[in-house]
Amino acid sequence: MKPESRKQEIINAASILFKEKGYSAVTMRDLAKAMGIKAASLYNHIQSKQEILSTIIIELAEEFTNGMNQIVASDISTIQKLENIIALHIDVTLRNADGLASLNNDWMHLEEDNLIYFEKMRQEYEENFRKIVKKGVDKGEIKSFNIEIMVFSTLSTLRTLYLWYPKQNNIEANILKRDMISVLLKGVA
Amino acid sequence: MKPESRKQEIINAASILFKEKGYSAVTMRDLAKAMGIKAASLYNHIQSKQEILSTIIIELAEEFTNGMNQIVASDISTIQKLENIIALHIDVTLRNADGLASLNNDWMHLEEDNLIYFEKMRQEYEENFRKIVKKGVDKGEIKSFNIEIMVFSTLSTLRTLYLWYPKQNNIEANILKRDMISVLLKGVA
DNA sequence: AAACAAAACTAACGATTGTTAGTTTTATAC
DNA sequence: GTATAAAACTAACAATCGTTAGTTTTGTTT
Repeated sequence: MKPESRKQEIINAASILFKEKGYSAVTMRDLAKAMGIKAASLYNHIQSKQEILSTIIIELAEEFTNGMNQIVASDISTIQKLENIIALHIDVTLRNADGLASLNNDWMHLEEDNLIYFEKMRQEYEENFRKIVKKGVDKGEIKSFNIEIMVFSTLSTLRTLYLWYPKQNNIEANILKRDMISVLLKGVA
Repeated sequence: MKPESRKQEIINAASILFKEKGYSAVTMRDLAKAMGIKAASLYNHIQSKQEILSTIIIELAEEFTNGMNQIVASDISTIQKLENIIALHIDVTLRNADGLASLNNDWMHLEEDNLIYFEKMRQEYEENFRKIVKKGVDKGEIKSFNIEIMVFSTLSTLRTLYLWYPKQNNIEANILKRDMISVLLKGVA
């Protein structure tokens, strides 16, 4: 066990609670009880409830952004890019499935700057995804008669992984990757 | 315009607000402001905030349950059953996209009896879906080497339709149905 | 215009919210 | 063992929450 900072422990506990009930329904007293301390004690380690949320979400969003930028910049086929995107989602999900619940469902509770920052990242991520698919169709690497629906469908599945994966009894990452690639791309390639 | 009851107007306004911020983050004063009245006035028409949520969710859940039961009972091929399930989701989404946000994200805020009732319906729905796919694979009607992932992937896409559909500029229902069927089933059949 | 019902209002309640201030306990370093 | 820092505590705050009680306005029927 690595000795995690107290702040990180709080953020991890919050991620679990946020996943179960959503950011707004979790009180600082709920979080404190989960940590075995009193609510006021939390503030020795964090600045605010909002800071917890933004830490969870922005960190994950930047992981996706960095991963996508790397894929976009790489000189590989469209199929390989899509496979890498799938792998990226699986990797992030395995590492922090709880936090992804906040990213997916509570991003709108971010405040001013972080909200704008997040929405920009998400929009650019989707735009990159769409461009990759479109280029693949144009070059004849993949077949897809409706790009919008194909992008939406794939992204929906990848974004919902965090809900589904923990319910499977320790399916191996590599096998999951292989099977997800098959299901999501076999009808397209 | 059909003259909707005041109660239904409140539920519709609530559906929109719940979609934007989630059940817990929407106050009765928010809802009242959206209706152009004071919070206390809402209680001339509804019993509680909880009643609004359960009305939205249970009604939709029963639509899905009834639709699924009809499909299960019908004597058609597996492919046709899957096509009908896709059509069911599209129909419900077109009719009440806002309410589906609550069903997907705020069901855990239902109270005792309704929570149990909802969870039972959802579990049975998924079980029916799984059985249909499994039977189709056994009979050789569809190919799918990983049933769990195929079920999860399809259901994720259909459940997220409510987020995606309103952003498309009036795509026609029949075209959407045809294209969704292609994207979701072409790699399987 | 009188009667009635529907739907709004004002005012307030007890509970809960995130958070702050100040203090005490616990663990570490010399 | 004494000093220091980390992390817990108690107590309370102002704001906001869902909801109730009682009253007034609005609209319809006779």
